[in-house]
Amino acid sequence: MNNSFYNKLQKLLEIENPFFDELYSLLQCKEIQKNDFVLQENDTCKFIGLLEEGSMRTFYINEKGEDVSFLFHFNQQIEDLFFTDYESVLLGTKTKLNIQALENSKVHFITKEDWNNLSNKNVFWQYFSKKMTEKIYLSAKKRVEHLLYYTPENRYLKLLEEKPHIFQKIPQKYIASYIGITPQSLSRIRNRIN
Amino acid sequence: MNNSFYNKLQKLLEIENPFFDELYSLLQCKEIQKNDFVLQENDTCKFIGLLEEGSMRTFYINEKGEDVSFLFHFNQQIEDLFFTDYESVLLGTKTKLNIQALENSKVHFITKEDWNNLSNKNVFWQYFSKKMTEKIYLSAKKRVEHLLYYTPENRYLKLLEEKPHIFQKIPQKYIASYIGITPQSLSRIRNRIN
DNA sequence: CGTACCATTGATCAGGTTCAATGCTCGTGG
DNA sequence: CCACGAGCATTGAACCTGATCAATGGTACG
Repeated sequence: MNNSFYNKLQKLLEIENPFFDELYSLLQCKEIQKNDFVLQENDTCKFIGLLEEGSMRTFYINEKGEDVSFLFHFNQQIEDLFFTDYESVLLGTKTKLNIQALENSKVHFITKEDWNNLSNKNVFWQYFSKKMTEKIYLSAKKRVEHLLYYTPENRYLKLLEEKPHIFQKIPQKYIASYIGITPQSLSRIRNRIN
Repeated sequence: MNNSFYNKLQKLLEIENPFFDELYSLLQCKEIQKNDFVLQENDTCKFIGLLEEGSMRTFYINEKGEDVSFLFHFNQQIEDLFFTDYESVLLGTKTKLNIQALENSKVHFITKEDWNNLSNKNVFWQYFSKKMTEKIYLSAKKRVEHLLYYTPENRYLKLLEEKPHIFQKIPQKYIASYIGITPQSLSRIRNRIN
C-alpha cells in the first residue's frame, strides 16, 4: 500500500475513516505502460480508474476517422483523477471511448460491481456516489458552455488559465481536438497571441 | 389537481405510489405568461420546475451580449421536462442562466429546500435523486459529444432526427444558437440540404 | 392597416481547414 | 557516440464555411 497515494486520495475525496478505508480496500493497483489501452471502443466499461502517477487520455474516433480528445487525466485535481466511461458503466452499453496511457502510469481500479455495491450499500455511500455524479455533471456542463460561448481562441486562453498543467505534458495535437480545432489552427492561435 | 398531468408525470418518472404522491404533494402549480422569466441571471436558483403545458427556453447572454440557447423545455420527454439551473441549486451560486416562457405555460415547482429534504429522506428518494443526476449528466455528456464531433450541418441533421418537435415550436434563431451557429447560417444550411 | 419581428438572401469578410513542405526533437539501432 | 527515422510543431498557400452587415419579404399581432 502506497501511503502517499492513500493520503492524497483521502484528501481529494474528503472522506473520513473508517469509510475511506472501506473504499480503499476495494482498489486494485496496476502499472500501465505508455500507449497501452485500459479501455477500447466497443468494450463495455467495467471499472472506474484512479490515477496515481502518470497521465492518460480519453478520446473518440469520429465518423471521419479523426482522433478527438474528450478528457485528460492527471493526479492533481479531483475531476481529472478518474478515468472511465461512466455512461457505459451506468447503462451497460458499449463504449465509444478509448482510454490510453500517455506515459508509464500507476493506476488503481475499482470494478463496476464493487462500485455499484458500495454506492447502494447505505446512506453514506449513496450520498457519496451522488456527489461524484454531480461533480462530473458540472464539468460536462462547463464543457458545453465553453464550446458554445467561446471562440476557439478564447477556449485556448481559458484552458491555459484553468488547466495550465495540461500544456506541460500533453502534445498539442491532442489539446487541439480537445478545444475543437486542428493542430495547425492551434499553432497559429499560439503564434497570433504572442 | 390535474389528473392528466398527474398520470403523465408518474409515467415519465416511473415512480410507484405511495412514493409518487409524496413527490406530487410538494409541487406547486403556476401559470406563466409568454415571455415571462422564471429565472434571471444573478438570481440564485431555488426551484426545480416541471412543465405541464407550453414551452420554455433556458439561455445565456454571453460576453458579446449575444443570446445563446442552452436548453428547450417541453412536456414530452423526461429530459426536457425539467427547467432549473441545477448548478445553482447544487452549489448555491448565482446563475448565469435565464429561463423564459416561449408561450403561455402551465408549470409546477418544487422548492430547492423540499427537493433537498426529499433527496435525503430515505434510501428510495436518495436513489431516485441519484438517478436523476445521472440522467442530466448523460444529456450534458451527449451535448459535448455533438459539439465536438459533428459539423454544424450534422448537428442540425442530428437535432432534426432526435428532437423533431423542437422545430414545430421554437423560432429558428433560438435553434441556431443551440447548435452553435447564427440564424443566417442555419437558414443556409436548410437551404443547402433541400 | 401598420408595425415589429423573423426568415431569407446577397455580398463581403475572417478564421479555421486542408494539403503540403520544412525543421525540430527524441528515441533507437548501428 | 553518432546517424537515422518517426512523429510532432510549424509555416505557407489555397480554399471553404460560417460570420457579419445589410436589404428584402413575409407574417402575426395589435
